Amino acid sequence: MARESTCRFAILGMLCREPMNGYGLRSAIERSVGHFWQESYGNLYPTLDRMAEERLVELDPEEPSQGGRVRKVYRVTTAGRAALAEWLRRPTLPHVERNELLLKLFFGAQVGSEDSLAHVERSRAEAEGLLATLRLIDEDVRQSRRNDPELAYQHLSIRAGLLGLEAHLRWCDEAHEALQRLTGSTKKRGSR
Amino acid sequence: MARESTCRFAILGMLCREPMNGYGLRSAIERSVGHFWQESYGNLYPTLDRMAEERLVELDPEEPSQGGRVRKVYRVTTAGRAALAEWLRRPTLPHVERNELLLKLFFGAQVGSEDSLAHVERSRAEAEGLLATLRLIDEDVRQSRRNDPELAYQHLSIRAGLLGLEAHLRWCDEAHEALQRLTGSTKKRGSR
DNA sequence: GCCTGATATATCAGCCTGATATATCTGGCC
DNA sequence: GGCCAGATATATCAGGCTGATATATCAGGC
Repeated sequence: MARESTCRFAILGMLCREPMNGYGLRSAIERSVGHFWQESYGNLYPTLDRMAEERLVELDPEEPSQGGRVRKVYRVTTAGRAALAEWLRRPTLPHVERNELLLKLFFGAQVGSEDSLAHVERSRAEAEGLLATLRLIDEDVRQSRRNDPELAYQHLSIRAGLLGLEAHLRWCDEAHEALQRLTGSTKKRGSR
Repeated sequence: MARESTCRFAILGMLCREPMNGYGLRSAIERSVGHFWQESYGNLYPTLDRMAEERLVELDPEEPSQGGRVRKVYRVTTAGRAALAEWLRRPTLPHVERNELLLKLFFGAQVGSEDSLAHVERSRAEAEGLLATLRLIDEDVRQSRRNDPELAYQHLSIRAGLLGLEAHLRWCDEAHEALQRLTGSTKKRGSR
């Protein structure tokens, strides 16, 4: 059996907050959980179709497609809520994330420390950017749902992101230093 | 255009160290970069076939399939080395990793703090296990390639893993505390 | 009336995972 | 010698998912 589509549950979780169309789902996911979860249209639209067949979601009759514009607003059904609750209680399967940066550094000796240094510098800059984005998301979540008891739950993921990024920045500095030391000693021995 | 198969380059990097068969590649990847990169047989074997067609790797004539046993040992070609070097220099595309644990916690209010607490506790235990595995990998890399200049490069990924896991453990403790405070206040208000 | 950028849905090639199937080899045990 | 368990070895497939591409509508500025 192949692994179960997690996209289903991201959709159900978002639709539990308010009915939305595919495009809106993408934006809502990007805005609220974008720092650790993303969905592409190529995944969302077929998944929504399947979920409608399975009666986990249904088209909102309040929002008919007006004029020439096709607009399919979905809302979650009782079965959908039950499926989400079941998934939320189920333990996650452990999964090793693929880290392309680390793979390039692992084989870095093949091309030399200058290229590895460049990778680390780019990664550091990217992490600084993500940190800024995360603070925006934090702001957004706090503002839009100020008195919501869900806020504490949502804040957990933001803290995870902040702690993770801080650790990554520290690693970047450490790695940068190590690679520079390596460049120095290689140069002393006459190699480029 | 779909994204490029990164599996190719994991294979090339490993084969640059020594010729191997598909099964050996899986073990070598698991042992050396397993904490941030994994490959399944279902990906490795077809990719090796394609790479042989593209002349990035070739069957090692030194290792004929002996007896009834099929054994295909691959080695990297000059074109393969060039392709690896080109990839190693190319910047990585930024990519948001999917974090199922955070997604479950984000929607955690739907089922209550007990289930979220259980997720955090399981994740903490898993992280402790990974930390132990990482120390074994560290040991393995240090021992098997003691005088190798590649060691410094390989150590970078281990440090990344250690710093990341430490940050994750700290987050687990923080999240656990926050969720317990939440359970307490919910109980005071009479709800389970 | 035109253009730009946001809104909106749909589809596809190709990568990748986890599962399944199949067969051989090695070493321990009786 | 014969048997078994576990490691070695290759192959295939359904189904999830990404990134690209195509297409069309709507809102606002000029």
